[in-house]
Amino acid sequence: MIRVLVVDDHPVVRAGLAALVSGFEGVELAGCAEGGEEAVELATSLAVDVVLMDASMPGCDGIEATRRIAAKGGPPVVMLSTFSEHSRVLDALDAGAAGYLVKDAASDEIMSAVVAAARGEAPLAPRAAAALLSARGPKAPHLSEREQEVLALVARGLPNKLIARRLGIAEKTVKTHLTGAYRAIGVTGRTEAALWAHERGMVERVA
Amino acid sequence: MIRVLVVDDHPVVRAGLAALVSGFEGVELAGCAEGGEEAVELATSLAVDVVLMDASMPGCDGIEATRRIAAKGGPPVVMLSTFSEHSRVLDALDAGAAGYLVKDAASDEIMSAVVAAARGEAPLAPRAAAALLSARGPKAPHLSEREQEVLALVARGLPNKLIARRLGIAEKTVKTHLTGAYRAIGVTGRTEAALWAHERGMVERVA
DNA sequence: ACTTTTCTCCCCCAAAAGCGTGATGTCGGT
DNA sequence: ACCGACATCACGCTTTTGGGGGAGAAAAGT
Repeated sequence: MIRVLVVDDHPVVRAGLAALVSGFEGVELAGCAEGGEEAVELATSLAVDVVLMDASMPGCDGIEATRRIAAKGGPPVVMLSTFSEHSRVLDALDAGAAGYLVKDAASDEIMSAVVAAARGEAPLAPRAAAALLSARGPKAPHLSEREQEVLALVARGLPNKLIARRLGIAEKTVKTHLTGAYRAIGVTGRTEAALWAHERGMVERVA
Repeated sequence: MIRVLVVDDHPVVRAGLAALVSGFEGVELAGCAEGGEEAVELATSLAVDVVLMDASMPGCDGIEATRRIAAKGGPPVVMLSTFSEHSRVLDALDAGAAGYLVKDAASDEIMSAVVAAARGEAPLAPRAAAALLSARGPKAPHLSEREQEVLALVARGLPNKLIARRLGIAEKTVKTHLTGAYRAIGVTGRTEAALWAHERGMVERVA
């Protein structure tokens, strides 16, 4: 029996995943967590073989929680996410996630990813990789580190002046990075850029 | 046996809700739909007692689908949504929804809402109304019709000039409405406002 | 050593956004 | 008839954005 810990801030999805896990051959539900903190605790205190975790959560998000679980030598983590963006996937993998799935995956895909992870494999290949390289645009827009930082702050609604202050650089520099970022992601203004960034989960929700 | 049609664009939630429905006393799954169009079809072609529908979906959204189902004299609709905002709830109810639940609700809350709807009741009172008036801020920001329209367009990344053209009014007027809207929702700039609007599902995803 | 990328900052300037105030007119309620 | 809310537009004004080019320095790849 593979014991699975389900982590999601959203009650409905949590209940859904829990039901999914419970009703699957050879798999059982070890527990549920609503947030990253709780996930880290339960992943080690309970007997857990695999963690099924949502990537975007308020507070301690999936990536951070995965990092901590991995640091403690906890069970493998399969990451679930709404978006399939290059850097996020890499972040998740860097944090120590065993697998990464977009939520567009069918339920049996998720479950087979779970059993694969339990066997020590990396359930990435099946479709996530494909969806990653083809579905969401052929060209992964290349943003420099600084451009991403600036963009993330724009996506929080901060004006250039504050962004500059926050990063300790001149406002002119912020603008330069922004113009670069706009061209890179193919938008015409800051509002579009902010929404773009949000769609990719570049910014954690403040709420 | 109450036959339920589950509608959600998101595979995981759909599977989750389906599992939830199937595993509940006196309720069974009549079918699943991925979008509004399909929902309208299945709601009448299949023998359905209650429709459990997500409010925000690409293309034909939950509100619109509800309107059509109600127009056809279809089964009662219980609306599920991530946000609890005044106008959206009212919209849903106007469209003919029997109930409205935020997704923060527990799974048994959802199910009892379903059975209530099947009995012809309005599963609004239990917690949705409370969550509606207290949880999301004491004061539901009152936006005039025009302010909402303008804000929705801002939240799509359009500049004032285009918004003005789209609505057939002067750009100055757009600004006026915007200043009003900013004050009403308590933000300091257009980017924040755009994000605010998105959080409330005021704009349908273009993707 | 050389090139490329990235980060940094500057100039000027045009366009867009935002604020204050005021002035119409309509509509609906008291 | 009056008042408040709404939508419409205007003048003027400040701030913010965004685009163009240029330019120095450090880091990384060739």
